[in-house]
Amino acid sequence: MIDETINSASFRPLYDQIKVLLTQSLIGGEWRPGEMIPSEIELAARFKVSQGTVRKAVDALATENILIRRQGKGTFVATHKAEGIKLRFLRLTSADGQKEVLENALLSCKRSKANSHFAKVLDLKVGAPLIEVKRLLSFSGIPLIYDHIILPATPFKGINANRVEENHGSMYAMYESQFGIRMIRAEESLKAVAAETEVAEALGLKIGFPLLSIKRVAYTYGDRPMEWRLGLCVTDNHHYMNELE
Amino acid sequence: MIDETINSASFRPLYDQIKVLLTQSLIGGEWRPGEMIPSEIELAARFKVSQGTVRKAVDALATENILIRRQGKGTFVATHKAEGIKLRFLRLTSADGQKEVLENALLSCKRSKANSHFAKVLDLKVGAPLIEVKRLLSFSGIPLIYDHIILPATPFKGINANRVEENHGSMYAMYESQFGIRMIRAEESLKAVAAETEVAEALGLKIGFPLLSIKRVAYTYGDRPMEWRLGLCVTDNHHYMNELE
DNA sequence: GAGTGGTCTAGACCACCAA
DNA sequence: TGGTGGTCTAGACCACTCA
Repeated sequence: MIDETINSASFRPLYDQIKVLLTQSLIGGEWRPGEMIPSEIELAARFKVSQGTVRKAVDALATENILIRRQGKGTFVATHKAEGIKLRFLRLTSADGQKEVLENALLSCKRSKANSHFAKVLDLKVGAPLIEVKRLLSFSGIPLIYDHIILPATPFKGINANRVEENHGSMYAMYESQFGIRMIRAEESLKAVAAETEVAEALGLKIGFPLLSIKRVAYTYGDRPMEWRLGLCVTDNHHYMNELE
Repeated sequence: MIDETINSASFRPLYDQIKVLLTQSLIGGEWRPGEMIPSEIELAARFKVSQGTVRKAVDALATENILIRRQGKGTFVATHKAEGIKLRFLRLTSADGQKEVLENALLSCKRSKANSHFAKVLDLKVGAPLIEVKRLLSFSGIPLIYDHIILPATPFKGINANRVEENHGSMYAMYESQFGIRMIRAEESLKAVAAETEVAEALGLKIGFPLLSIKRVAYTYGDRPMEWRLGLCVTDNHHYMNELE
């Protein structure tokens, strides 16, 4: 009789293994953002499983917003470039729900080195090179967010002030088109804080004005952290929307 | 030949119809919170569809946290009473990630009538009777949240200060056991605000101290709004966690 | 061992889209 | 009209729980 212990301990559904294979193809760049991946039937043949099993793997990636299904057309690699989903991670909306024009003003862009805290957060060694960006985001001409962004310099080799300034507010679309790095999820930690001198001046507020502090770590394929960000937001006419399920 | 136009216009997947039927049984109280629902095979026989179709409907309700599947045991109606998921909608955690003891101190509990704003938010008529509760939540002995809760009086008939005070912090477990009203989702809107007199006193802060304002509307089966809530939170040692996908 | 949910298959048919 | 994803079925077998 066959010893099933090992089999049982290492049991992993087929569709889960297929999901890993698909993710590897995405990491490897076999299918780039916006492109169509092979049909379910082709994938089933390639991996030698039934269409239903491929379907379940693709479904999982689709609910994670990594793939996008379009009936009658095909399945596509999600992208931040697409219209309509540009500011996917920006949850701040105006109190009256109006559409707003976003402007992006670069304050600074310089190199630095990772201390132990950022080394841990971004999964780097202490002393690894970093890029530090500070910018001001304005909604309809009024400055509302003071952003402090920290990136690992190696994967973003060649980034500079021009590239940051050129994009129209969405850093993630730029990461994707310029560096092939696609962010798939993020963790945020929110607090209320009092505005300090530098930030108060940039936003045109008095010192001590209450700001919504949004600390974020964004992850790319394979749950690798690729960006740390602190946004300080004026919320007298805006709010952060969230749905709990 | 049969005219398929009507069929096509009103097309709705079978599993979606099954999902509606299951939801109606939940609303009707056929299966109460914590109870086990019939097995997939039984449901398939009852609705005259295949097991796979029932499975898809149950899967959908399970991802919405309305049902809970337990392999080898059965499928159960989700409940706020269960250990471990008590404070499902409370996203506030301490900076160091420690477990904390929650205390609930009632400040006031009185009747009022809906103005146009609350009538709209809670889907009531202007002038409909309301219950207004104010309370203070303390974590490990330190007051951290000033809550203002508004409920429609009719479905919560008989609610009073005792019932609010008896529960141990989770209003939702109390709504469920005392009134059979189970909240399944909520929408939140976050801002940073300055503490005003009444709140500052209750929380032991100076006026103007930055607080995280969390406005929430909670919904029961069928997306019916059943609670409005405003929480004002001290966040110097705590933060609101959120995941973006 | 009986019962439950979980996986996997093979195949039929439907809805949607583009050429 | 052909290709894509979407639905539905029927049946086999696996993993988990509990008496």
